[in-house]
Amino acid sequence: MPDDNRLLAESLYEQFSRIGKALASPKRLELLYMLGQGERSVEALAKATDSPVANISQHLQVLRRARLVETRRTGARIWYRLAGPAVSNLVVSLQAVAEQRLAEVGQIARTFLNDADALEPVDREELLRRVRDGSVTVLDVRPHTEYGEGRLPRALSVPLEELTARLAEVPRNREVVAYCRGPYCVLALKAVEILRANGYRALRLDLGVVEWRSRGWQLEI
Amino acid sequence: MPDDNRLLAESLYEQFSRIGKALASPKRLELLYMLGQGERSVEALAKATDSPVANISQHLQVLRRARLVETRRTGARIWYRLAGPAVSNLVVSLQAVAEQRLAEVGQIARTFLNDADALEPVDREELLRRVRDGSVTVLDVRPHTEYGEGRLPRALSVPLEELTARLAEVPRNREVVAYCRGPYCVLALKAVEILRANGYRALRLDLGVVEWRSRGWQLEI
DNA sequence: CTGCTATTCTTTAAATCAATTGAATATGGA
DNA sequence: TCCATATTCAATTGATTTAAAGAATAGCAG
Repeated sequence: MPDDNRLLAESLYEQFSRIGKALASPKRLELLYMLGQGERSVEALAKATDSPVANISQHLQVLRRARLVETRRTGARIWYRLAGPAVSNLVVSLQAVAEQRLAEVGQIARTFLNDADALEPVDREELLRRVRDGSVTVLDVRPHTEYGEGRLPRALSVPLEELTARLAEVPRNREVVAYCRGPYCVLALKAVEILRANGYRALRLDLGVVEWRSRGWQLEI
Repeated sequence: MPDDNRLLAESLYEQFSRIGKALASPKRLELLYMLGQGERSVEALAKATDSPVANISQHLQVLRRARLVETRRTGARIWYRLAGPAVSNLVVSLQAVAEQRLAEVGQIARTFLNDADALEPVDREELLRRVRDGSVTVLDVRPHTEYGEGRLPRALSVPLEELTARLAEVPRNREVVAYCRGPYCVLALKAVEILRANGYRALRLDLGVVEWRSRGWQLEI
């Protein structure tokens, strides 16, 4: 019976490690994070990660064998999506542990985002409260297609490239909060620069739809 | 600048994957889960996993390089512990995804636990409610040492081996809920058998201190 | 049926990883 | 100091994983 328990543990952890192994590659983690934003084709994922299609297809097979993603076919194109919100949560909590435990992550963020408190802005929870109760103007600066797949409640869609031309649409009397794809996305940082240069009170929200959803909050559309 | 973003993403996911790689081995997942129950020495972990000490030591080094565990020395002995509750949560949510997505896990649980609904008893949330409000007798059937490291609130310590001899200490008029190390631990199953054979109304709670803590609930001592 | 596109499969070589063994280190006690 | 204990280190082996590149497949348009 002790041997029996050993066998149980070994079979079980063997299975659990299938999920772990799927999370063991940087490319696959990036794919999972992207899929957390919405369904994508193999080609789109390959372009976004700047990798050969065959390579991305391989990684997607690995994720599919671990049942972390599912597929849907339309014509010759195959669309990948996360197998459920639990998968997205798992990736977010892995990233959270990495941020918490690995000093290197903060170092990289500071280097690339040129922002001392890029990862932990002074009062994120307070900011989130105001985003949720609608007392600030929320700006989604991602491309229109991503906005269409899901966005923070009441967010306005003004992609970064259009921001300068469409400033008139952004009310001047209220504080503006810009967000994009997540804590490591630079679009919102640049949007805040532009807004401030034009006299707005503007802040960056350092999370995206993936993190929003993983807090258990609803997205719009 | 697009190249810059690529470099940012690659550096970041490289770091994130350090955590993923640490989770990619069955042995390491088992070690993490055990450490979620409390601090352990290398020797104790080696015995519990029925592996050579050197092998376990190696795995622990890997976990330490990923900053998932920390150490403390007392004399010649080195004690390992999880680096924080977030690590324990990560392991629990990985197991949750595995249970949810991999049919094999349920299959293994049914085979070894001889219990059709071992993994998802009919009304776990209701049972938890009663455990939390104290309207049932909660029995911790793990060894005394583990009880001493942390237990569910108001739990009585009656290790499985002592149960038959100490039945008199368990009130007959109230329903009894037994728990042990987690959903895949057989101690509580056997305790329930013994209790029922002796006329008790007894149920198994299919979670342990690790899962309890990861729900954000307090442990005793 | 033919060509075209999107994706997957197969094969290769390089890299990494796991388990094992024996040696090395550190601590505490005789 | 010497010995016993607990842990780590180093080197070896075999197995797995990776990226890459070309061949193969599936669906669609003509």
